[in-house]
Amino acid sequence: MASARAWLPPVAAASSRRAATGAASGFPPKCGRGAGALTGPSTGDAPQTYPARLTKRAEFLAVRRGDKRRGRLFLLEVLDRGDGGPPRLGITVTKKVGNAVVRNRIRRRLREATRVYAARDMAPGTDYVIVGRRDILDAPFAALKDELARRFRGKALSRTLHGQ
RNA sequence: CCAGCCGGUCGGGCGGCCGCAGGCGCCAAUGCCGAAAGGCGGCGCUUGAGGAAAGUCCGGGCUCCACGAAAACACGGUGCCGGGUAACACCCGGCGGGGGCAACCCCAGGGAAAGUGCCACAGAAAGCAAACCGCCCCGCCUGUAUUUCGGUCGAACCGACGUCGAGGAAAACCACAAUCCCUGAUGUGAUGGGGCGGACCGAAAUACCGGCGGGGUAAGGGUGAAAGGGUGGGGUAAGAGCCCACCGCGCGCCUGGUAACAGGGGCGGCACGGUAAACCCCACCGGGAGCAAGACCGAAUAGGAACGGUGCGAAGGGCAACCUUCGAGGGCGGUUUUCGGCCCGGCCGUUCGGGUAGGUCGCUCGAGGCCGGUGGCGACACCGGUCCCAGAGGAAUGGUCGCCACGUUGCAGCGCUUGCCGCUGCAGCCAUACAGAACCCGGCUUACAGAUCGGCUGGCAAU
Repeated sequence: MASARAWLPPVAAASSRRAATGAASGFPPKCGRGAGALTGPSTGDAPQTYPARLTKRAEFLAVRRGDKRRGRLFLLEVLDRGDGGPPRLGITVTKKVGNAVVRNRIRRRLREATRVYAARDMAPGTDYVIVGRRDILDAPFAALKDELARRFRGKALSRTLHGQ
């Protein structure tokens, strides 16, 4: 049963590679900090799946052209790729927020909240970039996951409901 | 027990649920993604951040580049001595200086008689030595005091500065500047002499104040971070290395030490201010860049080369040729023309090389950890045994919940040595500080809640 599902994630990885352009001439020296987890196989329940990651600088820059949904804890940028493939996620925490320990912790909480609770609310064919803020450090985990799920649904809320 | 110094270790624990990355084994598959390089599963076991992983300040390994395995200049660094080390700006042991009662701590600690520069403010003067106040001597002037000597001390004339005193008178005073002695008649105080006291004048001497001039000084004052050795004594008009002792300094000698240096005695008589984290001089060291190093694989597109096929000198480009020119131009030849000699040149296919995106490697066994022994005061070295201990890559090592420990705050109770005390219970907070490997080592520096171990010093108490 598990082996049958094994082929799905590589599709996502391939699509991300195709989206890469030559614009990424180098690493951003200071500010740009993308983060993400690794592609993993689905184990049955949707909440335990972490989406495909954005890794290239060009991909992050592309999402910046999309919609921006400002939240209390973070800024969410959304771009519809239009290909209907799996959703992808990138996380950015700038150096202005804090030192490496603080940035790591913010990134990990965001990733875990997405993996466990909010990934099901992401729309297919869409790239998301979360720009984390320092408040995430002290925010209750429940509040974080609710905020995340609400922002993911965003405009697509009605469509999701309609589908159900 | 209190106060302190030095060194070391640790820096939350247990559990539930859900996850991530590496390694090994087994299973699955011969698939899927990609043009290729290459990448992509499941299960089990196992491993998975630090003392600073930080700052990126030194020293190396490693890699590439340059080169004559060179030297010099420049530039940069280091700077007491000896040792350790792969090396160092690190470490250890000493020396010197400074601080502390002590344990111990701190020091950018070569050269200032090679040269140049600087020394603000203040101060008379900041490097040539001089002299503001002061001190001393001499001369002159003025004044004061004292002593001595001489003279003078009102009222026609003569005498008289005053005093020369307690019975009366007179006079005078309401207080003394002096207020005593001798003589002893015309005898209770005459006379004379002395003493005492005052004012003034003059002279001299001495001392002192002040002024002016000349000279001698650098002890003292004052300014300063620093004032031309320090302290004491002698000496002197006052002073001064002027002389002496000790200390300091300089020179050379002896002794100890591998050396830095220490000790001793001798000579010199002070000449030589500070600053080298000012330039500088001396000695020694250093080629440059860094894992985004570098190696390999390697598209699409564009461009390059070779070969083959096709096509053919069209567009276009390059070169050469007479005169002149900055250039435009002219000449010559040919001529229907927007012309000219030579070379390259289009399209298709195959192959090759460079190389971008991308991918893989580099990538963790190492000047390695632990234990023991030997040598050494020690840093450390050597020997033996044993272990394998993160390798990610826009970056894993986690998220969340519960309990506990620790801490802290408040309340209540108890205890006494009544205190910023200890213990117990309950409740709240925090549930930890600093901080996240990025090629790897050795250091340095900086940050850090708290816990804990060992050694040492000073004090108090007890034995």
